[in-house]
Amino acid sequence: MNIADQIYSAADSANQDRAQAIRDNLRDAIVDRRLAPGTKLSEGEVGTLFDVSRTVARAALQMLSFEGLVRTERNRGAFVANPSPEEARQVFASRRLIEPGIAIAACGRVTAADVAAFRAQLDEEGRFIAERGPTARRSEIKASGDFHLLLASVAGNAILQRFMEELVARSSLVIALYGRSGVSACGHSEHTEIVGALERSDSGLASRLMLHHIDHIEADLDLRVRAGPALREALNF
Amino acid sequence: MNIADQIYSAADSANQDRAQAIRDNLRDAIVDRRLAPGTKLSEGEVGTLFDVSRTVARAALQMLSFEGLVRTERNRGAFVANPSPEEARQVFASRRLIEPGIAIAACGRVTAADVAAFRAQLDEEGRFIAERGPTARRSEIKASGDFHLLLASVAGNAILQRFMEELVARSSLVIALYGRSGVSACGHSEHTEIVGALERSDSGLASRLMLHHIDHIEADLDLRVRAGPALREALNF
DNA sequence: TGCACAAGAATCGTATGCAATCTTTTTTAG
DNA sequence: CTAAAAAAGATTGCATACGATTCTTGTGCA
Repeated sequence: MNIADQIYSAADSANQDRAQAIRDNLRDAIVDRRLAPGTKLSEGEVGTLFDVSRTVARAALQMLSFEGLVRTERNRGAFVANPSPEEARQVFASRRLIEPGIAIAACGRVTAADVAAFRAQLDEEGRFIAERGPTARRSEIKASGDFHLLLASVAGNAILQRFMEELVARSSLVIALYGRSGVSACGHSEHTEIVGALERSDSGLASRLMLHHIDHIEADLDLRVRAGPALREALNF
Repeated sequence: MNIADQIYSAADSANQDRAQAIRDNLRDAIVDRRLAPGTKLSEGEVGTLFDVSRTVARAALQMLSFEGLVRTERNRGAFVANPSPEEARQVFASRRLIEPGIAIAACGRVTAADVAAFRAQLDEEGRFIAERGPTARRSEIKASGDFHLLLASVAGNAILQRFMEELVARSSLVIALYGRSGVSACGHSEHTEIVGALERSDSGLASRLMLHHIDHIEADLDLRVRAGPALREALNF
């Protein structure tokens, strides 16, 4: 199911739409924080950058705005989203509601191949944690999100999978914005525990571990409103 | 102030985005089953129908495709979605995961004004149930969905609210396709009970009632694969 | 009659142009 | 010198144009 999924989605993105490819590119850039929140994404600029017309660039930006990664204002353009603390709370409240259920569903469907994929994923996470520097930290956030996406794909519900894609992407943005420290090592060990529960098909444990894991991630955020960002926001920076 | 002015200002107030207005219109039509599943939605036709260019019509169709109400195939066009039984199951699995949590959240935030809104909503549902005929049945399905959307708005999480909008819309489609009978009266009484639980802020009860309610809705569906729809699907009808 | 195939029509994907709106800079009055 | 007004420049919203792809229909051949 994993390999088939990968092939399918690869063929899909190659074949289907250039707008989709651009969206994926931009999404990665936003999630990796190469594009800072608030950055203006002009249609023309995106178009020339990817060598397409404004029409296609616009479609890509529209998709991102649906996912909540980009905020569009009429006659003003598109900007990388700058989630408020309240939005951040809602993102995590949503995850608390959905992900334990996903963990339970995954327990009932996980295969040996899936477990192998999880192990590979965990290894990759570990590598990024061992490294130092901002680039490694970005990759680490991304890898951590990919773990949750992998779990969602194993759960076998396409709708929830799409919801999770959105929530994970927005979480990455929130963590990059409000993250306090590197609780990542802790997150990594929790991921490992969750895989262990999956392997033993202990759905109750997997669900509980997931809930705690999300709590820990959110607890590492500093969601107090700060003067700096608010001022910037007010000045349209 | 003449007629032309009124028309202009009306168009202006609906200004926000013409594509959005068209999307809402089409969504209502799909949810109400005025547009049958599988119906082709050509960009040109939609455009002339709403008196806009293909560009705008295309944007509206893209939005609907994100919501899963429309399926687009490259170089072939957009069609009203024809959810498979498997998709239907996933829709309800998602709702089982999300809506009990929404009911709990709503319990903690419901105001007197909200309760009044719920009562009005229940009254409207009752009216449609009392009536007979296909038009009333459509309105009834829509009103039933609106109850769940109202609950989601009371819960106060914008992200979950959007997820619910999508799930309710897709549910309406599924019910119209696979619905067996009029379990609606039962559904109505269950809605009433849920509002009662809300009023008493009994979150545990509200959550349990919601879960049973979703189970009942799904139990009324006939999700066996039938030759008819499969054939139609194969013939691209 | 039935089937393969090709010309034509319809539709989609994308680029580009123009008007409306927003932003920035320059000008001008106090 | 400051602040408001106006003009210039940039960017978006939308419509339209054109090549590419798919669907339809009619024709020839077995």
